[in-house]
Amino acid sequence: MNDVYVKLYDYLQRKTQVEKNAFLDYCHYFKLKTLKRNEVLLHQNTVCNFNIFVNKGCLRFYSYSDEGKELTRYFAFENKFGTSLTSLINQEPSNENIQAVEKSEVLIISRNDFYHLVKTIPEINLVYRDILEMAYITTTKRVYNFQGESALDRLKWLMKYQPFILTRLSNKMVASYLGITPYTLSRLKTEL
Amino acid sequence: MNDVYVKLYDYLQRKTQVEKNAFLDYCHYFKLKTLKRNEVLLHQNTVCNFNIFVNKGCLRFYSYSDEGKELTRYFAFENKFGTSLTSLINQEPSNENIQAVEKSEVLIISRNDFYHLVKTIPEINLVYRDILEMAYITTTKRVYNFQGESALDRLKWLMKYQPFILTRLSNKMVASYLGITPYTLSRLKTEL
DNA sequence: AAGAAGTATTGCCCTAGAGCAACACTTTGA
DNA sequence: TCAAAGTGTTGCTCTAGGGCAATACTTCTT
Repeated sequence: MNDVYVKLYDYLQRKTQVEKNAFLDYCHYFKLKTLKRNEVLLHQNTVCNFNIFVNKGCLRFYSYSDEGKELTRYFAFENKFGTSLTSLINQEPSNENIQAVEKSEVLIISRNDFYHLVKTIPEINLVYRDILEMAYITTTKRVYNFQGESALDRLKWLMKYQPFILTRLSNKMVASYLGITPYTLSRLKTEL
Repeated sequence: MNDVYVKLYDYLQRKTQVEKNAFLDYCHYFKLKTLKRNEVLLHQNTVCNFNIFVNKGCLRFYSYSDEGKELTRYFAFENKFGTSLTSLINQEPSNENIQAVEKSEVLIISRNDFYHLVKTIPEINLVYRDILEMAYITTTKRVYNFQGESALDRLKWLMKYQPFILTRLSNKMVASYLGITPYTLSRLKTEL
């Protein structure tokens, strides 16, 4: 198997039983793309018509508040899927930007091909369901965090459950993920 | 068709094409239950093993923050599905309570039966996908609201997109949904 | 019909976190 | 290799929203 697809295959294998031969038949729908640091894959106000699997590096999904603050929704590291789901699903202009935080290598599948696989390959149907369920669960957890926890508690939560976000990314990015300013983040770190 | 299932049938019909005869075959998995005002359907720390369709009334899904504040995640009005999805999916104790806000009438399907239908009836598979997608979209929107908008802006957003929440429910409930205190909500209303 | 319990409003004061400015430190790029 | 741009820290001040207490108003309950 082409090296490029090893991580995707392993990912699918972890989620469900995929037939190796079947995988070899459809994996060509995923096209390799390398991204420079800070390269933008999707600009907001553009309709998102692809889904992304990260082989290497890290993507960031963010938008802008009414006052122009950057709000980060999600970081996709190696072995994760990511897309502007709302735009992908509704085919309306995305309010999100997708940007490579580091030099990255990704596999991109078009919306049409992706939903074709979801419809025709039961394992991919299951994987998509899993993606949606997990995305829903983490997003819900995040809502509860914002609704009921202080910035310090959100930071502690992040340290416990997603420490790589803290170790691998700049303060500025972490702050925009936590919904606080870099000043506050800097101060909070001294309170840990 | 039994009156009790008319709303569910219409709901499915709106989402996809369901075969009436097939529907009559599987609708008996959904059991009718009537709930008194304030009756609790699921207590937190209990594993949720059912999915709910609301025929009449309104359910509230909420949990408690570390300091004991009530945090409301979702209100399910007529013709909506609702469950403690995180618990249902992972079969771990729920951190949510489900409570009838008003006298309500609901259809309940067990987890096993539900996933059985998802697996065997393509239309239900599609409906479940739709439920997950929509739940994800609104939850994501909510994260962005909390992350980047003021309480006043969140209130305005609510008035625009979910006005029935404001008109039909008490201030206290609305406040716990917006992540603010009833005091603040009361004050904000004068600023509109 | 009357007391009890819950809900809404408002005044007062307090706190978490924002915003700005200054400075030190890194990284980047020609 | 050296300027330029970005990043992190910290002092000072400000503001949105929280918390409490008092009062008015509803709504349950019996």
